[in-house]
Amino acid sequence: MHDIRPIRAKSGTNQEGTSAHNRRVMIEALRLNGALSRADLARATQLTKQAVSNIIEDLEQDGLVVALDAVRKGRGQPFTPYRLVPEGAFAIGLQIDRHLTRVVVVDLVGKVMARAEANLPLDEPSPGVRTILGLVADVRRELAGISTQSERRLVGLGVAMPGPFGLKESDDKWMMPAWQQFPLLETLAAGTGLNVGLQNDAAACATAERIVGAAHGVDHAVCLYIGYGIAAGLILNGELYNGGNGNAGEIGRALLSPTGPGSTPLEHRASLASLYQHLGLDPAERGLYEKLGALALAQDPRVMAWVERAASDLRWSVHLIETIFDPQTVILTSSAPEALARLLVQAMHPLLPSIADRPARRLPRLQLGTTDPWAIAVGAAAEPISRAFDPRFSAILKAG
Amino acid sequence: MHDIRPIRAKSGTNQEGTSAHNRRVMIEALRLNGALSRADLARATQLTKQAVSNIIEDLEQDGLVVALDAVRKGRGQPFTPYRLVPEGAFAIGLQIDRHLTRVVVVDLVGKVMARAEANLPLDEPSPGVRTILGLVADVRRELAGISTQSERRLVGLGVAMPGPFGLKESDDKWMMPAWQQFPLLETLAAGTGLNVGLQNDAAACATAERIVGAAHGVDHAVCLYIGYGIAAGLILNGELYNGGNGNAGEIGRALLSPTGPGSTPLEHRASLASLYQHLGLDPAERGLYEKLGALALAQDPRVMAWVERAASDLRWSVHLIETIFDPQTVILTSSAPEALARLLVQAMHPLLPSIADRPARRLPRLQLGTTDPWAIAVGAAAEPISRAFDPRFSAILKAG
DNA sequence: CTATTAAGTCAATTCGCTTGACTTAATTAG
DNA sequence: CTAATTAAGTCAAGCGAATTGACTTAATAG
Repeated sequence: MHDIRPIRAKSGTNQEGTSAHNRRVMIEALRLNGALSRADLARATQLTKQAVSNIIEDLEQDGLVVALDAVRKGRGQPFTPYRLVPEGAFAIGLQIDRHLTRVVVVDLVGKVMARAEANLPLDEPSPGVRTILGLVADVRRELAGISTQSERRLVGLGVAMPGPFGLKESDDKWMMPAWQQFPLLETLAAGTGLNVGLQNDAAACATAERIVGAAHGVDHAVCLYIGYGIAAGLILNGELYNGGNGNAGEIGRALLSPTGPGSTPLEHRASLASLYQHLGLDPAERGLYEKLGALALAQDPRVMAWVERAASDLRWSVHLIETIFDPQTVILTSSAPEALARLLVQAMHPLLPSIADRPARRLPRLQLGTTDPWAIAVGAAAEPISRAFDPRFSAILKAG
Repeated sequence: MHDIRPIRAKSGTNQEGTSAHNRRVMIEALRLNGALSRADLARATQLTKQAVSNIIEDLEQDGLVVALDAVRKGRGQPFTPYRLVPEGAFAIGLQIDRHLTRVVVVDLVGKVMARAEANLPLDEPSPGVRTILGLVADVRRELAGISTQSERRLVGLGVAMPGPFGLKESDDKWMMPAWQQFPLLETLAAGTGLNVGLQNDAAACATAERIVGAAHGVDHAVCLYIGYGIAAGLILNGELYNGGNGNAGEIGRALLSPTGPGSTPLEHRASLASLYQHLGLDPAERGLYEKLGALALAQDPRVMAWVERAASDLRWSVHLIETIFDPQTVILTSSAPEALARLLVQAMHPLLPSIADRPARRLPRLQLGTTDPWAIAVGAAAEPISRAFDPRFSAILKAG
């Protein structure tokens, strides 16, 4: 033994893993179905009534579920439904974008309890992190005013920022190279005392859609996010997929045609960055969001021209995504004003034919997800909640 | 309760699940690392020595592992390595292609124990199935001559055929519409008495690469398969990904550019079908494989012209795959002769820039996988083996 | 030759799910 | 109105698989 190369093996499990999994399964079942009786839970999870009873008792003691009034329905003893207690857990979500940062606290069911935002200097992490830690402290204080146990129930801090991560150094400020180099997670962990996790903004969007949006309870969905860049958040087999290096879904960097290295990446043509350029706007400009919203509502011809061209590329992206992933649905989300996102979705129809064109579809091929600018921060916050409470393979295994 | 809509919930688990998982973890560890001592297994899986001892004893009784001679190495008591017993399990793999069918038996470690092939009439499942059942019976008989316990140790029958599945009816014979309609799995299950599973040919290729090829022990790999059509087999998080409807990876149907419904699917330009057309060959022709191999070795100019054009499209496919999946490596496999596949891989270099271009890569971005024409059948056979013996989330849960 | 190191076993324990009988409380049939 | 039926939920004993900690075995280092 004791070769130089480590032994490759998955971790084993034991009764703790079993129990942890079953707890998570209960929580997920209550999340997806609303209040359920113990008997219902037993049937749905294939556990015995007794096992369910014990677990529910545990969860109740931990303040994660609560009994509702008994319900009479048909023969037999009335049943007591249990539901999740929203304030049973909280998480903080942090969005770091080029010129601004947003922080939210969400509860166990994904509701926003507190929020704060501030401007950031472009690509200067040191002052940026000071600002961020200030906002985090603010929302924590605010939360403490709402729930006395808030600190004990904080499960983590999720960070979302534009990817991809870990590539060669860049000198494009808009790629935030200094942030990429900065030891962000360590600094935040030290500054907040919380567990910190990172995902890219599209993944955060997908996580948000999964916990409170169009992907709730859908196991195979792709969330196409159109922000300053373009990326896709991938929900595969009911879990977010990150790829080998955390950069899965960076579809904005896909070249649009096979014809050589000269062809354009998608995000040069269909992202909001391209729109700003097309309109000659400064992305850092105040009131940009409102201005874009107004232009979209007025169907401004220059905006419409961009929409047409972008929609053509995005239509093709959806085609690719469907062809490659075979998802149940594709969700378009954006940091643009809803009016603009609607125009895009409209202009994307009719969609290109693909294998998603099946006889027995249940969900629409393409739907508009949230355009709430806070969605990314919410998704960032949802990640630690999901990590702590959703059933997943890794939660069963021992250790990390 | 008893709403019409069923309750959505994952299944719970118990000690059986724990035990099943731990067994699988042991088997995988031995598969990936070769022979290991109990102590090594305990360290690698984070289980206690005692737990490992019990499980190994079990596996030994089941004939799945066997002790080797004790090894002295440094201080302490010599250790006894255990290794997998190849003949501990068998599975049958079936490839159904347009004009032919292949059947193989593989053992627990993926070695081929018996094989048989026959011609099939194009898209006529009824006589086809008779042929297939005959071949299956043949290889079973052959296997019985090798291993006395073979029948008891057969874990299933895996089927691979060209996808996609379940779309609208087609009248293109080459899409095998009659096979698509035919109740294949039920017929085969009834005719063989085995568990039957289905995957598309690219997925089978990926499964083969995973069990015995370039993807052995790699958790994120995409296997680009170039056959009569083109598709990708996706290994994500160490498991084959099938998508919402079993059609993930059908990249051959991807349109090559955003410019409208008129543009060509990848597989019209880069598949072997396109090569046959380019050369004016009949795909059903005898000796086609050898002829192609000879042409490739001779660097025939017409072949080279096709290679150039196909490589341009495939280069871009690799770029897309890397951008979208962020895999550790991309493996090119093909049913074409190895010489031709080599030409393709050569012509695909240099690859397009992508996020896979990272400072600290360990695996090549693109590598040539197997070009053994039997690989698909082997992959088909590997699927039941994997289902029965590899650690996976679903194996922990109760029921199906 | 002794101390040390490491593999592996033994026997008791623990923990969480299961089993099967039982209690409670409603509806429905007569 | 009563008895039968149905279903939720509890009780207590049982069981199975991993854990624990002491112990045995067998090698090397000094």
